[in-house]
Amino acid sequence: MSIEPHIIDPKFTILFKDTFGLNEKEFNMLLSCFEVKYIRKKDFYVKPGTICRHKAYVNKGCLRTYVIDEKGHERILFFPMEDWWVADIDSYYSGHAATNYIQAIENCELLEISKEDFQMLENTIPRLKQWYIVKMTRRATGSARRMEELRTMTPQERYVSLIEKSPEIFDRIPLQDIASYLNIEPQSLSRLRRKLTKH
Amino acid sequence: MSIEPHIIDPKFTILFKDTFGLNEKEFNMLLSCFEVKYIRKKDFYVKPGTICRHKAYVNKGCLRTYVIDEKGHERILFFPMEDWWVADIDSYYSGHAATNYIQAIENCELLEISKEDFQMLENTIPRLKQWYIVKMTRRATGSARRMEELRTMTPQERYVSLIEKSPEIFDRIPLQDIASYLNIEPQSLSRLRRKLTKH
DNA sequence: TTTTTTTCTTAACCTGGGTTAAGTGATTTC
DNA sequence: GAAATCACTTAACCCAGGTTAAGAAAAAAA
Repeated sequence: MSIEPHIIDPKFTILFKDTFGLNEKEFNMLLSCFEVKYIRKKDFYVKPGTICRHKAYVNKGCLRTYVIDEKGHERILFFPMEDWWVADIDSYYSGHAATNYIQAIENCELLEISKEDFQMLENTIPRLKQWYIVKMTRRATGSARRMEELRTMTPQERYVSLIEKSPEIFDRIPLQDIASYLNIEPQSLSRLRRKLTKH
Repeated sequence: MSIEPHIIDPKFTILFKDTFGLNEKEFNMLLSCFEVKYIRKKDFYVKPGTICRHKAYVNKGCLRTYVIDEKGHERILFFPMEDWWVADIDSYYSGHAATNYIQAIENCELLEISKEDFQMLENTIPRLKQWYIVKMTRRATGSARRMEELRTMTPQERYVSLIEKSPEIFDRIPLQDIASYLNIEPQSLSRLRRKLTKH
């Protein structure tokens, strides 16, 4: 199975031409900063030990970001999808080795950019910077809320809350990964779902 | 039962005269900034709604700091004892109403000082400032570690860890308060203790 | 297709800790 | 010193989720 199309998915073009209002020349300059990377399902974009000198815009597909905890269990942190940025944030900013795995759940089209180029673009296109900051701020508050939920809510409550807030996740992410994200065993998630559907 | 002695406990004098090396004049200046407060067992030093414009050095006794959570349960945050500083930190720095209860578990001798006087002292005695910062830093990392333990460890593990790290707590603090601190029901703590003693 | 692998579900069993209720000492209080 | 309150323990019961094991269904590979 080949996953390389000849042109990148139009989402990226639409975002920058229509939404941000870049003209052809500006858009080409922008595009030239990115390298298109196709990541096949189950392959990794980032693995622990490497150093992230780039980040990537998810133009198509979805992934899972996870760490291995002290007891050797995978713990899924989030499911990056279209319009997210992916990188091991710690490594990207500190220059230390990455600790996260970032693995494709679907075949993905990523648009990768180096730190330097991104910084340059931010300065050239102020609106990009603003957009990026808002995005990251939302992500941070989302993560904090989720940590709080893991601390205070029961598995069942977390499942119900996820269905209510992010039903789209259930369309694309395998249940076993959702279970890990909710910090439940897959069997328990199955049982929960049955219990809750036959109300 | 009267709890007012005529002189404050020598701990305070020893700390500042011997440890910090203040002479008689300096010590008297220092002492004049503090007001001695005797808090009787079960009475409160701070209650929610008030605004903390002072903090207090615990010269003798021990207390419990707690909040009431969404479900109406007491949640004990820590047990201030000799050589701690107590205040609703949030209220002290923000000027907003306190949210914590700070209640005496034993009859306490507190040395209270206003924000202004404390600031003045910090500037006059650099070593005091240094000492205070180290103390607060340790407290903060301790709190973070505890939050982490509440998130990741089982009740039994938390109990064992507390015995190992702070056995002195068990000499002074009622078990029901320790249970609350560990986020366990008192009955469950009892059961745990029995299970663990008859190895 | 058929086969193999992956994902999801079901069932039986177990365990830790919450809940309820009662009992036993200790301390206070009067 | 009797009565009341407080601190702690014990016991019985319950239930959510983990664990183990097996099966069913779906997807991928051949």
